[in-house]
Amino acid sequence: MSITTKKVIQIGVVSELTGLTERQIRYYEDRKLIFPDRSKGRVRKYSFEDIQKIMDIQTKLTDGYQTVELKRMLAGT
Amino acid sequence: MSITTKKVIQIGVVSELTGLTERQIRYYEDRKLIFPDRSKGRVRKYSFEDIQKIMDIQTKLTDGYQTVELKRMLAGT
DNA sequence: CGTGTAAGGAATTCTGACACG
DNA sequence: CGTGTAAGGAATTCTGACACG
Repeated sequence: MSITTKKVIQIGVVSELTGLTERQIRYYEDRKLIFPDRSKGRVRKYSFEDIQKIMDIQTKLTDGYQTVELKRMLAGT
Repeated sequence: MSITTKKVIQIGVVSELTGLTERQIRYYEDRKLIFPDRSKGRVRKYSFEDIQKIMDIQTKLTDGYQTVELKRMLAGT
């Protein structure tokens, strides 16, 4: 596992780096678009790759896509 | 700034990744060996590079060096 | 010197829910 | 559907200090 995929960043930092609210970030997880780790069952940890994904998701949403469609795209179905 | 030097990791995660206690990590900062960022004046944020440094410091300490000497080495003096 | 710990406060994150459109 | 917010609890981090050797 490279440092790109190492899940070590907490949601506050992700929020800062992406410019999105924690609410949005958590929602994308709820929609099965991103899969952060959890430290000891609680706090979410994201990787730099996740951050990339999140920004991509946001762009696509702005373009009019729905989370369900994005999920299909990710699944390659 | 690459993701190697981006300070986004909190002390709890650094502790996990390095195997050191938060006390040790904070002490090395006190000794001016590492320089984490602070988010909004409070919480420390480290980079992957910092983690490398921390592990290196620990190795050197185990080898018998003192923090003052390590600081000199870092300064290249 | 380098590290442990108990102490109290402050900031962060979590979940489930109600709201809007 | 995607996002905002107020609510209360839980986990995390912070600082300054006393301790040991």
